[in-house]
Order: sequence, then structure tokens, then C-alpha cells
Amino acid sequence: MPTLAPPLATSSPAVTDTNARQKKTVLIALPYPLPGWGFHYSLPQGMALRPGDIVHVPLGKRVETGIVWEEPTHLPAPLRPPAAPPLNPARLRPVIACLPLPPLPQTLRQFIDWVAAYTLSPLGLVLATSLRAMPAKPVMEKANWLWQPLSFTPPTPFSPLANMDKHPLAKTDKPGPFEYSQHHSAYPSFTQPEPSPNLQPAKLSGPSVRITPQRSKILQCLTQAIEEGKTGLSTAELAEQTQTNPTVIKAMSKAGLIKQGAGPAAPLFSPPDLTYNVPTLSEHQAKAAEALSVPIRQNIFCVTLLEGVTGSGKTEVYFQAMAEALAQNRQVLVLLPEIALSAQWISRFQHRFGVTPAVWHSDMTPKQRRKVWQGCITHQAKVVVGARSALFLPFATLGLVVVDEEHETTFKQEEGFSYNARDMAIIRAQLSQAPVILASATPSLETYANIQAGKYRHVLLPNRHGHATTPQIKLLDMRQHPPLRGMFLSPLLTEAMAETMDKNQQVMLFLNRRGYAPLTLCRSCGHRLQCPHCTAWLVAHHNPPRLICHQCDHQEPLPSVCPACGADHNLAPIGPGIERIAEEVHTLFPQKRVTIMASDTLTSPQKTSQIVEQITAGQKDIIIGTQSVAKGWHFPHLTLVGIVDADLSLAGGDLRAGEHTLQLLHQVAGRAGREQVQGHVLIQSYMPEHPVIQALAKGDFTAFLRQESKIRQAGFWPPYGRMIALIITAETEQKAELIALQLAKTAPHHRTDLQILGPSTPVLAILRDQHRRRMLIRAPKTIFLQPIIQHWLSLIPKESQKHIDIDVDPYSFF
DNA sequence: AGCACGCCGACT
DNA sequence: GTCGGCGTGCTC
Repeated sequence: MPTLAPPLATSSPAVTDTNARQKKTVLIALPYPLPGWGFHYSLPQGMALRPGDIVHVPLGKRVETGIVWEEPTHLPAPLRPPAAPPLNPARLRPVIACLPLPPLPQTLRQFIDWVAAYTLSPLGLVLATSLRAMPAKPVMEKANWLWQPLSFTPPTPFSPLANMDKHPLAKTDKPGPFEYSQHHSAYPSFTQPEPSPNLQPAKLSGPSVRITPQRSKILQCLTQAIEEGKTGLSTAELAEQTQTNPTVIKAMSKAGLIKQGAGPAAPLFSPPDLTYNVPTLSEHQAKAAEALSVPIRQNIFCVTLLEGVTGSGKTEVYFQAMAEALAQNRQVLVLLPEIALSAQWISRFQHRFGVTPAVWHSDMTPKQRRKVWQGCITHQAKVVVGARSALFLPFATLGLVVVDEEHETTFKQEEGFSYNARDMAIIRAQLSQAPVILASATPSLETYANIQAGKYRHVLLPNRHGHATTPQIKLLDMRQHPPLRGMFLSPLLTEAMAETMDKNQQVMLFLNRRGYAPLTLCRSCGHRLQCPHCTAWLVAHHNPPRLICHQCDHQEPLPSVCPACGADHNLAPIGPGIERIAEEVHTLFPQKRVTIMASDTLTSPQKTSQIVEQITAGQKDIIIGTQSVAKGWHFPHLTLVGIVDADLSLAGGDLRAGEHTLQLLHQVAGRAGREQVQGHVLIQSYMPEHPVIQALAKGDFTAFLRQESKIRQAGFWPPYGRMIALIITAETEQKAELIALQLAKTAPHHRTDLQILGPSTPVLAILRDQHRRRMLIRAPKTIFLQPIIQHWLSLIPKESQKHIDIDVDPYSFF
């Protein structure tokens, strides 16, 4: 876990005096992976810029949008980027113009600095993810057209983006830089949006306009409304308040007595109604909610783990905390590990707060993105729920960050640069002085360690009354109860399945392996079907029939003839995938209705909800799934969960394998028996004495974490030490070897406080035709590895450097 | 990221 | 002879 240096430096002025009589200089960050921490420009006479202002600057022969930046003095010293050589101030090019947009908030800028420095990525690359959704054109909800007295001029509403569509560079074909003048004056000033043509303000048409009693009442009513500070009244309001017919109003408009003008633009997002549907919390829940609310009321940063099994009511509890932040008029960010979960989450939110939250994920339309971006910076979006990249939205006043399913590995992924969204969420919150809630039924070891160290608070939610107790877990020793030849389900499991279905209850079988068989082998020559682009077996799929590489998605038809020896119809599928389990289940229970839940069948949110609904409605008897079924679904008729191969993900020897297996299987087990009926879990294992399997069977998660943390602590493994992986990729093995050798030679071997591991060849030696090597550097928690890596890489040829990816806090330890 | 410069292959 | 491939390098 990264931690911030305690004091945050206050902002330095954006504009620095380079020389008393020389021109002034500004630092501008550009959303491209350029070297360094922004480019310097000169400031034209009369232009004033603040940090965060959005500007146009020349870059080469182009005009680019950039952000007025500051030296990242707020970063802890070891993370601060190395000083760049000074530039000749006389040769700097001037800023073209400042855009009439609200500046990027300081908290976001500091966060971008932090992420770039921590992940050792170019600043511009991180900035780009933040600006990708920035509107070049304003996103405006339809304005309300309101009736106003003829003399009334409405006050200009604060709508900084109002004129961006008139902006010269907002046009698709950008003109060259020299067509611009250098100043703000190049841009139109703010004006009120024009009323639509058919509602142009009427002009007094003639000298004799009759003021009837009704007309007078209407005029009086409007004047009063304006005096009360309103912008005007709608036709319906006016007719209602004056007890007149709308035709009278229309006639008055025609006669030129009143006009219709733009009212305040409708908000981009309706604010949540905190009192819409307040749940009755149990005593435990109320206590937990109160514990979470205290730091929110005080606006102080702190991290709290909200731990509770599924069904303990975690969501209701943190909804209450969210309401507290909203009552303080601060924004709330909720991170979910997967978009698939968001539909269910959103409907719960609607049920509680009466409105839809702003949603953020990778496959939204540009327009939807711009709306959320603008909603964040203008504080119109009060609650944003989204995937990891929502961290880079320009929240004006962030008051709470919730990370749901905090242990999920999907929070750590690549998108140009690699970061762990859970850890970065904590930094984001700290920079905004906002508390963080981490929610999980199976907390990560990192979080556990931070609780042990007293850095995080811990709120434990006991299981709720009225819900079945935790499911009964039984280990099934496969050495004593083996399946029939060519089968994968033990007779004990199939008997239990039959019994469960006899009671009209549902069964779930879990196997974290898509397709039919993970390996296809030629019985004649022993050839194994392999991906032509990766060091990986081709996985046989039957539906549709195809060989697929799960690493690179390469596909080819299922052969009937061995490609190596030509033997006909002698290819054998080895090992099970879920399709094969489905086949076995069909042989055993031909009359039962089976559904498969995997990324292959849950292709869209619609498809997913369709399958989920069928299961909920009891139209399916057996659900067979990969890790997609582990997520928080609620299936009321499901009472038996069978884990087909508990040992699967334990193999490989990665230090985190045990922890992740336990989290995943525990979550799967939690699907059983959610209503009044007792749930049962059967775990098939060939090594039931393994500590992970034992911890799972006993449900003793803490004991496992305690044991695991001892091992990691002893070896300074994360989270008790810091680690960075260097991944070498090259088109040829020779080149990969060469670069690995260069790295090995220049490694900081003289530092006795560091441990350098490798170079080693990863299991996936070739991925997408790229040959890979790995090096690891490990250090105690007290040392920041970033400057060491930076220096190390500077020692090898530039040409080699671009073949190296840096993975800070890698998930896999080799 | 763009866009230039730059040095080797097939075409009006 | 040129048009054009995309490899390397620079942009304050």
C-alpha cells in the first residue's frame, strides 16, 4: 500500500517570474506520453492563468489542449521526478489562449502527479485518461422555457461550458495556429443561451393592448415570482397559480405582454433524495453506519474496512454513510470491480435514493462520458458509481470513496499504465480529505495488515437475523471418493445434487475453467495442441466448436486429424472445463435444465440479466459457472454448491494463490442457502489437508490471514515490503535475453537492503508473439523503489528501455 | 500522440 | 527516376 507523506504542500503560483523584465513562464501538462513533467511556455501580456486552467498551446505545428500545472512539490521527495535541464526562457513559445472552462481541481492534479510518479508512467499518459471525457462541446440538458415579464433579463447562470460549441477549436477541422489571436479575446464572452426561434421575445405589436383582469392577474403573479428570485414560471405553474386558462397565456405572449425565456438549465443529474426510502437498520447495522458516519461529518481522511458476509447488509450500511456525505453536500464515488455488477447495484441505489446515479465504465458513448465528466466538475453528479477509471474524474468536492469488494483482483489491471484502483482510491481520498470505506466479505491481506498496524479501522457486521446461517461446508476427499472413469464429479456430489433437486431446489457447480477441455492430446504421437502465438495450450470449446487461446484469443477450428502425425480421430480432450461438466451433468440428469454462466454466455448486460432472471424464477435446476458466478448474485432457490476442483488455482506456487483461492471459493460458497433454507457446500479436493482448503472448510478466514501474514512478514513480501516487477518484451528470444542481460548487469547489486530476483522466464514465455523475461526488485517498506528503478533504467541503452514495462506492486510474484 | 525526417523497394 | 513503406526522434 502506498502512503502519502504527511504534509501536503500548498500550491505554488502557476506563473513564475523567470526574470524581472523577462516574460513570465507557465508549466503546461499535455495529455500525451511526453517526457518530463510538462512543457514550459511563455505567458502573453495581459493573460492571467491559474493552476488547473485549460489552455491551448502550440506543440510542433499543432495546437493542443493542455492544463496549467505546478511542480509536484507535494509528492514525497523520493517520488518527485528528477529535475529537468533548464530551458532558455527567451525561446519559449507563448500560450495561445485560456479556455472558458472551470479549472481542473487541485485534488485531481495532485492525484495525477501521484499516480504518474508512483507507477513511473509519463505524466501526460495519466492526464490523458483524465481528460479523455472532457467535453469540447458542452453537454446541456434541455433548458426549461419559462414565462417572464417583457422587461425581465435573467441573471447569467454559471454555465462555464455554455459557449464551447462556438469555440473555434471545437470544430472538427482545426485551423492552423496562426489564425488565432493570442488572448482570451479570441473567444466569445459568456452570453445567455438564445431562446429557440419560435419563442423569440415578443415585441409590442400595437398601441392598444387590452389588460383584462385575468391578464393583470398573470402579470402580477409573474412579477411576484421574479421578486421572489425565480427566473420565471412554466405554463402549467402560471395557469395553476392564477386559475386561468393556458390559452390566455399564449394570447398574452402573442400580444407582446410576456415572453418566454430560458430558465435555469435542467441539472445533468437529479440529486438523490436522502429520505426517499430509508431502511430500518438492525442494531448492528445502525452501529456500523454510525461508525462510518463520524469521519464523514468531520470531513477527515481515514480508511475503514466494512467486513461482513453476503446477506449481512453491507450495502445498506454504506448507503447510510453515503447519505451522510450527501447531506454535507459532498460528492460520493463508489468503485465496483465489474460492470456486470452495476445493474444490480444501480437498482438498489434507485430503491434507496429515488434517482439513478451517474455511471462510469469503459464502454459508454462519448456523450455519456462527457455528461458525467461535466457533472463531476460542476458538482451536479452527486454520486458516481463506476469502474476503476472513475478515479480520474474531476470531482469538485469529493466527500466519500467506497470501494466495494475491495479484495477483487480486477482492481489491479493495465490501461496504458498499471495501478491498483483500491490503493489509488485511498490516495485520491486522502488528497480530498475524504474518508474511505472498503467493503468485503473476504478482506485482502493488504487490508488485514493495515488493520493490524492500526492504520485502518475495522467495522464487522455480523450475519443478519432471518437469514440462514452460513452454509455447511463439507470436504470431499477425491482420493477416497473418486469419480467414475472419464468423469469429474464424485458420486457423493451427484447424490447430493439429486437429493437437492428432488426438493425442488437448485444446484450450482463451480469450476474456474471456460470451455470443454483445457488441453487436447494426440493419442498416437503425444502432440499437444498449442497456440501459435503464445506458450499456452489451446482450449477446446464445443459451443461453438473451436480451439481458443485464452491468453490472446487466437481461434482455429477443432481438428479431427492430428496436425503433427496425421492420425485420424485420435485426439483426446484432457481435463475438464465447464462445458464438459455440463455434458457430464446432462448424462447424469438428462431431464434437468442446465445453464452455463461464463464470460462466453454472459456477453452483454441484457443477456446476463436474462439468465439471472431465469434462475431466480426457478426455470433452471443446475447452474454451472466460472468465476462469473462468484459475484454477488442472489439466487433464492439455490441450496447446494459443488466446487468441482478446489485445488486448481492453488497450483503454480504463487505467493498470492492461496489468498486468492480462498477469497474466490469463499465467495462461491456464499451463494448457497440465502433464504430460510440451510445451504450446503461440497468441496472436491485431492489435497483436503492443504491449509487453504482447511481454512475454507472451517470458515476460519482470520486464522488463515494471520498465518499467511506471518510468512509474508518474515520474508518482507508485500504487503510488508515493496516490490516492482520489470517485464521485458521483444520480438525475438535473443533480443529478450540481451535486454535481460543488460538489466542484470546494471542492477543495483551493491545495495544490501534490496533483493534482486531474476531475470527469469515467466510461465507465459511467449505472449502474442512477444518473448518475455522478468526481473523483480524487493525492498523493506521504508524504501521507495521508484527512484532506484528510474536510475537503473537510465543505465541501459534507450533502445532497450522501451522494451521494459514497469509493474509497481505486481500481483503475481513471478 | 502526431508529425517530420530518413533510407530502401515497386511503380506511373 | 519518384511514391511510399514505417523505423527513430522530437515536440516547451
